[in-house]
Formats: sequence, structure tokens, C-alpha cells
Amino acid sequence: MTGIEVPREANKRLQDAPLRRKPTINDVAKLAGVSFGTVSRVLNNAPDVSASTRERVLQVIKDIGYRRNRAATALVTSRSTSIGIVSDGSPRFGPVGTLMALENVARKKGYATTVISVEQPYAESVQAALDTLDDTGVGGIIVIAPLVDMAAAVWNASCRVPVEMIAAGASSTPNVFTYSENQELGARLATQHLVDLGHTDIAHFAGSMDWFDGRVRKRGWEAALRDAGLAPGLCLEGDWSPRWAYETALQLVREDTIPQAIFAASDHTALGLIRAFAENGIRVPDDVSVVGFDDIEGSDYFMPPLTTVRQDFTALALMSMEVLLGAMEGLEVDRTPTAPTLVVRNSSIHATSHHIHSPKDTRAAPKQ
Amino acid sequence: MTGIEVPREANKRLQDAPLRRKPTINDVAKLAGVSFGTVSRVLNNAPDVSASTRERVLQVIKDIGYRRNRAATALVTSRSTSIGIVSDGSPRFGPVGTLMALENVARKKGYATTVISVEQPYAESVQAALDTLDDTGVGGIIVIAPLVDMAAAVWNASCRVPVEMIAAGASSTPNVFTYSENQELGARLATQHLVDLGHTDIAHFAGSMDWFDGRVRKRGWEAALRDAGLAPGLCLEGDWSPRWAYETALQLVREDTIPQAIFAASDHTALGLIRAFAENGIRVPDDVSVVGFDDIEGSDYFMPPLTTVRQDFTALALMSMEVLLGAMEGLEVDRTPTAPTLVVRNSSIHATSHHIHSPKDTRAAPKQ
DNA sequence: CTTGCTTTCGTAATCGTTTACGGAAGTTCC
DNA sequence: GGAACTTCCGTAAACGATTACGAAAGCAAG
Repeated sequence: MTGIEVPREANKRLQDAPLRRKPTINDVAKLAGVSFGTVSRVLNNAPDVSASTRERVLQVIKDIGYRRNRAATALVTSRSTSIGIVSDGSPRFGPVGTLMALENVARKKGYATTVISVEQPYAESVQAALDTLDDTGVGGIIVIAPLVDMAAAVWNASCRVPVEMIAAGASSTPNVFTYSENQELGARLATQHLVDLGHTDIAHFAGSMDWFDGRVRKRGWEAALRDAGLAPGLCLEGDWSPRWAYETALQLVREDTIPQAIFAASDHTALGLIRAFAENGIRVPDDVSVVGFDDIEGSDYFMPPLTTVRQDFTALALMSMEVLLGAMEGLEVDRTPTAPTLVVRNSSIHATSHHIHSPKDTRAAPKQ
Repeated sequence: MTGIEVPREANKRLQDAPLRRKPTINDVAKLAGVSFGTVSRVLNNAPDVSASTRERVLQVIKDIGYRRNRAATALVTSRSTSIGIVSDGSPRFGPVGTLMALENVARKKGYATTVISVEQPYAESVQAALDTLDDTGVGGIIVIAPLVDMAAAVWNASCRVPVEMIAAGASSTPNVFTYSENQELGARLATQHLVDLGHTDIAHFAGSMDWFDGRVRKRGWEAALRDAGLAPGLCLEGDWSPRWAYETALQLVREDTIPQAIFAASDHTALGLIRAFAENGIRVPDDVSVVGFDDIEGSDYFMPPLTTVRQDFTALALMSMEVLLGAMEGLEVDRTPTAPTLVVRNSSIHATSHHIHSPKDTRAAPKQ
């Protein structure tokens, strides 16, 4: 492999200090001419140390590049500066976005994060994850539990340190603090948008009911319809995949029961169904309006650019961390769900702009 | 928030053991009627312990739920059971895929992973990340460095523990082991596929040259063209975004210099340019063949389904971890790049199947 | 000059392990 | 029956920090 050239100012640095023993608090003490106790005090900026010695010690620390050994500190104080994160291993949009955001706010608050992902069956793997996290000495744990089964495993698990769960719409129990993005609101936003556009026949291509997100988004859609005084629309339950949406939509065109408007539980779902329609001469938004959920990268360049719902993962992470940190210190922080936003693009238009091509009356389509 | 019902067999467990002191090796010893030394021996399954006592100790351990305190172990052995991962904070496809895969293999090898993401300016943040990771006592560090600047920062940083860098096509230096997916091969595969299809005018919508991936994929495209005896094609350098690809493609149609075939540096890039074409009545693959790179979720439901290149992140992670673990024990593991695979779908067809609509002769288009 | 109070710093114990060392049984052999 | 080994297990020191306690030095007041 030929290698791309890269600027290096001093490419020897990494080789410089191979495995030299790390300086300890004692080394610093000797160099500074004080006892290790004094060094410890300046490290924890305790008051009982004169300005001059503090200055001197600090200088030595900087000079020899001393850094505190966390294992030792953790051992004696039994409080830690790291928090654990457990996630399902999926590279799905929501979980990953949350994960990255969590790492970010944790780092900014001075915590290191150690992450463990779990896999089926959850009962064992979740408990194991909690245990190893506990072993590594985390002060608290956040579990990203998009799956209902996984959340159940968390409820049934035991753990010494506080556990905070991010699970959309799940109920909290005494010792596991759950927090969730207000995805039901997102679904309502999407559906209401369609209602505002004058659509009365609004179907839902749902996600998997194994996921909180799937359940909650469906609930939001139902609620919005109800609030608008509309009859319940057609609801198809899928698995988030474009493939499922594609095939399901194909079925709809075969039966000629295409709704006026569709709220898709995810952008990927929307992608699949839009293609099925396109292949059959049914155009979005001219013949049917579609709204997605997630605002994945590229959804603004779908054909057509997708109207969708965006979540604020950073806000979610910030809030969750706040709650966990609070729990670690035994105090209660109130959790206000962060609100998703609707981003309107080209896949949804007013009902009156629809071509006559759309089916006569499917408003009475059977539910589920 | 109303809360979704979830099965719980014993929803009190989490509340059971709030902050009860963790049992220590001494507790076990007392219960088992042996000395702590013996317990330690069974813990590290040393030979000098009779089957019967080992059995007894093991039983006690299980009974009281003893688990080793990692801080104490780390302190005395100064070897650790965790590895650090630093990544750029981006939720981009490649880095995230690698990250998840790394966590997975690490866990399966019995290592916990603590991840830190860095941001510009890299010189400081990379060194800081390496330091905090070192503080937490990791045995080695893997840095996912898709950005050239970031890799440079790693080269110039110093670290006591072995650092392994995942940077496509970067050259290694003595103490930082770099490993990379053979993306150049991927790009060659894509381009060669287009060549095999009879195309002679193959352009490249490149990624950002700030990224190794961008540089290496471009190099692969160039090489494939050269090997096929074709003149260098048009190369446009972008930033991975659909937006850039869209606007650039628009420019091409305006100038009526649309190539026969395009190798897009990423699926997102392909998405953008395909839409620009579609809006102007230029069809893929009928008028121009397109190949992407990444195989992101949904690319099989683009319009048309995208021919693309898929990397094997799991293999990459496995190999990298192997190398790092080797380095941690001072031995050299040879690194064979894992090969990406071409997945052929509908966005690329044979040149002779193209409509006459395609431009007369752009083969001599100026490079860059 | 002694007493007593502050300020500043040193000392010892401790956290939960690992590991080197040594001692007590038990076994084998002449 | 004792020497020489094994086999098994207990003890002590160490890892690198924190923290409570106490001592030394400085100063003010009587």
C-alpha cells in the first residue's frame, strides 16, 4: 500500500515515549520537595495549601507530564468519572444518533463513556452488560432501548448504580429512570400536516411493533386522526425496511386501494413505498402525499424530496444525561420531552392539487 | 406519558439491591473458610488449588454474587481489559459502521470499549482523547481516522499504549499501526464494472479530498481507467453530500457534457446526481450508468436500485482488533486488507443498451 | 514567655486485588 | 523412619491514589 503523504511536524513523538513508567504522585512530591499528601491536595484543590507550594507543585506536574491514575482513584473513592451506555447493536438511524449525541455530552461534562451493545436474547445479555459496566466502575448507566423486549429485560435486571433508559413512551419504574423523545408528538405533527392539507384518507405504513418507536408513532397517527374527527385509516404494520414497504405498496396498487395520503413510520419505509408507486405510474405527491420520519441523510434528495420529521438527538442526550447525573447524586431532575420538528418538503401537497387519478373512496378502508 | 405495557416477571429486582456494598474477595474467603489468597488463585485459575476447595469457592462466589473489582485489578496488574476507540464525531456511514463492528468484536474478545470522539482542531483534541483514554487504563487504542487531518494529528501525538489507526490507504509509521480497508480495490471494482459494460467515458463524482476515502476511491478509479487503456475521465471533487452532487450534475446538463457512466464516491452522492438527471429527463441507467459506494440502507430501493460497493466492516474490525491485540503483546500480526464486494443492481447497464440520447463524445473532457 | 488559634503540611491507614515467598501436610523412596 | 519432593494454602508487600488526623510553624493576646 503506497500511502498518502501527510504533513507531520515531528513524526518521532509517538515513538519517543514507548512504555516509560508513568509518573506517580510520589514522583511529583519528590520533585516539588513536598509530601505526596500535599500533591494530592493540590490535585483535588483542597484549601489547605499555600499559594506558593501549589504553584510549585502544579509546575512539576506540568513538567513531567503527570496524570492521575484513575484506577487508583476509583479504588479508594469508589466514585467514578465514567458512565456506561448500552445500546442494541443496530446501526439504525435513531439509536446511532442517540449514541453519538450521548458520547458528546458526556465528554463535555467530563465523563468518559464505555459502551456495550447487546443482542438477543436480551434477558441474559442485558444483565451481563449491566454487570460488566458495573465492574468497570461506571457511576451510572444509560441504556438506549428502542426494542420493547430489551426494555423489559432492563426492568427485570438488577444493578447497583442508577440506570436511565431511553425508550420512547415507556413508563418509568421506581429505580429505572426512563426518558424518551416525544415521538408521539412527531407522529401527530406529521399526520396533522396531512390533515391540514385537506386529506381525509390518511393511511399509516407503520414500523415494527417490537419497537417503541413503531408503537408510539402509530399511536400518534391514531390520535391525530381522532382529534381531527376522521375515521381511522388503513394501518399496515411492517419492519421499517424499504423492502417491506415496497411489497406492501405493490399489494395496494394491485388491489387499487391506494389512500390519498400516507404517513410512513420512517424515511426508509417511505423510500420503498414511493418506488413501488413510481413503478406503477402513481406519482408522489401528485397522486398521493407522503410524509416520512427521521430525516435521514439524503431524504432531501429523494424523488421527490421527502416531507419528514426530525428529532433533536442532542437535546435528547443532554436531557437524559442531566437526569442520570441527577440520579447519581440522588436528586430528581424533571424530564420534559424534547419536541421533534416537521420539515416540509415536496412529497406532500394539498388534496385539491391531487390528480383525479386518485381512488374514488377508500375512506372506509378496513383498519389493520 | 401513558406508558406502554411490557411484561415483567419480577419488576422489583432493580429496586432490590440499591447500593449494598459489593462483596470483596475477603468476604468470599471467609464464607468459604479459606484465605483470600486461595480465592485469588481460583479467580485467576492458578494450578495450586485442590479441586474440592476450588469447587467450594466457586460456589460461594456464585451464591453471593461476587464480582471482581476491576479498578483494584487494574491498579495492581497495570494491565487492562478495555480498549479505547477514538472516532470523529460524524454519523457518517463508514465511521459508524466501523465503530459498531469494533465494539462487537472487542466485546466478544472480552474487552470493554470506551469511546471518545474528537473534533476540530484535531491537534489538541486527538492528544486529549489519547490522554484521557490512557488515564482510564486502556491497554490499546484504535482510532478511526477517516480525515487526513485527523490522521496527521494522530501521527504527531504521543501515547504510551499501542495505537492502531484505521485510515484507508495511509502509510504506517513505526509505533502507530495503521490498517485500512482496501477501498482502492473497491473503486477499481466499480470502475472496472463500468468498463466491462463497454463504457469508455467514465466520470468520477469524487468525495472530499480531506478524507482518505475520497482520495483512495479517486485513485482506484484512475487506476482502473489506466489499466483499461482509457483516457482519464472527468473528475469532480465534492464533499459527499447529495446537495453538491445535485448541483454539480445540474451544471453538467446545462453544459450538455454528461458522461456515459459515472462512478460516484458514495451512495449519497449518487442519490443527488441521479435526481438532478431525473429532473432533466435524463434517465439512469438508460442514458447514463451510475455506480455508487457504501451500500447504505435503502440504496436497493433508490430509483433505480443502485449498483454499489459494499465493505465488510466486521472483517475490518476483526482484523484491526487482531493487530492491536498483537501489538499490545508486542508481537507483529500481518495485515491483509479485507476486500469489498461489488453488488450489481439496476443503475448500470451495457453501453449498447444506452439510448442515443447520450452525448456524442466527451471522452476528451478535461481532467479535474 | 506561655497559651491558644490558624495555617500549612506530613503520616498512616485504606480501597480490593495480585504475586512472590514460605510453611504445613501428605507422598514416595530407600 | 527420616530425607526429599509434591501439593496445597496462608501471609505480606505492593499498586497509586484519598482522607482523617495530628504536628509544626507562625502569630496574637494576655
